[in-house]
Amino acid sequence: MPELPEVETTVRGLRPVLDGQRIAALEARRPDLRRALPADLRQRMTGSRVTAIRRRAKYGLIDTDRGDTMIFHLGMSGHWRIDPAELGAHDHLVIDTEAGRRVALNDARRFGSVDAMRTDDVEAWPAIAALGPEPLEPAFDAGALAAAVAGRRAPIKAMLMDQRIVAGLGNIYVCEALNLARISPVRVAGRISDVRLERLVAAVRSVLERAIAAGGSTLRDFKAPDGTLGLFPKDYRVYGREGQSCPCGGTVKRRVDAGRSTFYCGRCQR
DNA sequence: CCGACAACCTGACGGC
DNA sequence: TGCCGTCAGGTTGTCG
Repeated sequence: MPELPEVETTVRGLRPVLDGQRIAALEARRPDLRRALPADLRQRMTGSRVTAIRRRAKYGLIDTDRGDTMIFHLGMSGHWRIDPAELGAHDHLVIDTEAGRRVALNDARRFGSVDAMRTDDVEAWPAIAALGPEPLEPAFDAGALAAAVAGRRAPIKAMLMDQRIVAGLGNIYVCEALNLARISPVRVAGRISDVRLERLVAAVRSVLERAIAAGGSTLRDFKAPDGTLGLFPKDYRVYGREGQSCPCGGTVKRRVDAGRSTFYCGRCQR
């Protein structure tokens, strides 16, 4: 999926098209993605005016003036298409505005999701309520991270991938942040010094901020809504670069943890 | 609590 | 050209 920077790029791309606009029509072209779409989604959204488009972790939130919020998750392959010339097989949800614009949620693998609930209830929704702090906000600092991993023997990579510890990171940015912080992905989380956790927090922020500034990452599926390509992959230090050189001069290695590829440098990451 | 693994689904790619 | 195996940004549940 799209990790935090890609969702942020998506939200920013949707704003010029949807923000402040009245929804003239919403069509679900299939009843489900990862799970069933809300049966009353069309009825709840049609006729409403969009009042805000927000992001929480990897979730995108579309608020309306009727007090409803549509929540989307892009899964592994989801992205929004803006004013598509024609609809394709994987355009599963289509929204038309009164101003004549159209956005389509395209998700080939259908690992994404769409939910709807009262705006006031969003924070209490279990999937959102369980999330840890936003990594770009002040609440995510070395002290908070230390408290979250205290006593945990799991490897730090697993902890950073856990959305309850910190919300929004995925495989790419965890690998990148650990490399930037010079911390081994398999280091036992609860035994990392405060100084190194401080470095890790700074690395997470740095990686995410630079990725957002670049418009996110383009891999097989992700595109920003305006069709432009994220430019961040050219800045990858380790991700997808097995056998190539780390900025430190070492060689990038790959291992598999919990079924996911981990890219790291055995020389500078300890 | 931990981690390995499978499942959910399609598409891209490399090898033969 | 085509078939087959492998891999891919995530989440959730089971099992040991």
